[in-house]
Amino acid sequence: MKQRSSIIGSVEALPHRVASHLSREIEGGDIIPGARLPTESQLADKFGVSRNVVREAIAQLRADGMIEARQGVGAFVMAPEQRTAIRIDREALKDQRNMEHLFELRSILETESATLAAARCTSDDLDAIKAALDRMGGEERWEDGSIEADLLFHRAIARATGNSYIHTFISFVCEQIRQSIHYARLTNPLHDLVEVNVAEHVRIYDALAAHDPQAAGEAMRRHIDGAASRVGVELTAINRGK
Amino acid sequence: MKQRSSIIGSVEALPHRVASHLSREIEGGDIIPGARLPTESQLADKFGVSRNVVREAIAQLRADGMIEARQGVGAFVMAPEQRTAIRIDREALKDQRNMEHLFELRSILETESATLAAARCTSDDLDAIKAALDRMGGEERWEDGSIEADLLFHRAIARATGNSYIHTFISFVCEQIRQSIHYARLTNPLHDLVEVNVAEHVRIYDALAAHDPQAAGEAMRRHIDGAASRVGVELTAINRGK
DNA sequence: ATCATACGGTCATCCTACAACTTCGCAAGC
DNA sequence: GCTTGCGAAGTTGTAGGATGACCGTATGAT
Repeated sequence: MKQRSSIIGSVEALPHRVASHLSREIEGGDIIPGARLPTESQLADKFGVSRNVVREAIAQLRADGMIEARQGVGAFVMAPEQRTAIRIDREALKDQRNMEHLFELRSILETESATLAAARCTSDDLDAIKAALDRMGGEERWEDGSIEADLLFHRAIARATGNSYIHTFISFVCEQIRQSIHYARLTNPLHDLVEVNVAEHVRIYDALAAHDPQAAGEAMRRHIDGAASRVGVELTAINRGK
Repeated sequence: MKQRSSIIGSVEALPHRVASHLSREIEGGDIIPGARLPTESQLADKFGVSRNVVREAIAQLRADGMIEARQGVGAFVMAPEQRTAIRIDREALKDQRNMEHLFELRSILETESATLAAARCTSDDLDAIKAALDRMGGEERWEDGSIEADLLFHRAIARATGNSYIHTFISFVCEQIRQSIHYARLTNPLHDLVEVNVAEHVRIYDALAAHDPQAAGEAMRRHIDGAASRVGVELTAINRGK
């Protein structure tokens, strides 16, 4: 295979690189919605790859509803409103302000999740939540698995709402935050803060077990605020205005 | 080109059909997380398509974090928790119960969105919200564009929170609901209900303009409840337990 | 037993060719 | 003049084969 000169340098696979490049061009407004993309051949030439690679890249963007391809005509970029998928740019989360916004969203979702769960959870749900809590405060307290248990705890609560979309959205947001924190090497909190963390979880569980929606919501909100501040993010107290 | 016999019948493009088929197999648990998929060649034979088509399908699933391909080894399905994208199955929304859940999620997001917006919105934000409101109650009241204006209204509020993730999530959820309703031919509400709809929007706007977070949240929550019932979805009143 | 190497399997990329489809222009017919 | 039909050109969709890169394992020499 002859060596081709690519205008983009990275370690990622070629199709992903092309997709990211196109995605950034679209997000950045270089190509306005409704406009036609260059032909596949032109893109292949431009990026120094084969048409196959371009097609795989476009397949990804098409799956997100970012562009639409019409046979015999061309590929067109769609309005950002009608995307069929949500994807969060990991790079953007390096910005502290974005991280703050993500935590704010999480606070909203999780607070209401706890509220609903308190009203609806079954004893099976409570068992699952308790199991995660035990793993967190038990022998795995200082292990790496404790953050896994943390995730399990929150997802078990979300599942207890009986609403699969809430579960999906919360899982997604939590996972994004987890990976960002892991990436930022902030994965080793001080030990005394771990104790605080566990205590907060216990309070949430108690409220859920007591089927007290308001207390559960309150405890969860305080927990998310605390978790945020523990990684250096301060949430404005405006939300949940009451 | 010789005619190939495909085991899946539809009008969609081949890669999308293959991707959907694999996706369903994974979601349905036919292939457990961690397991390896058949090789690209095997899949190509199984579906009666070329390897290129299979690769495009896999490219889509890979972009969602649903499967991970390792060169020289194979493609593996990932745990559903660590998806890098949220995608909502349009088919599943035909189920009234799922629709109810989606509305519940929307209620949570939008109520808090209005609360935050009331506290943070600038005069520019208010202008944008007002513009959408005028389009809704104005000459386009009976037109098809009124639902577009409706969306604009809600997205303008979400934007006024200053939190891009809230804006993204709300846009996404609203768009899913809109398309589902449109698909279900429920797009022609009774005229007197339209009047109610406009009145609810006005109340929201007034609360925002008065910078009253609590009133804005309340008005929004009632509006979403009303909008849900207007399309035949009843939300349980448990949420926002107070 | 240990280590280096060869080998087969698999994904990654490239290439070419053709099919299906759309658009546009042009010419024949009304 | 206007419509209609048709064909050329361009674009995406699909097929199929070839080669490179990479991994895991078996083989064989030390």
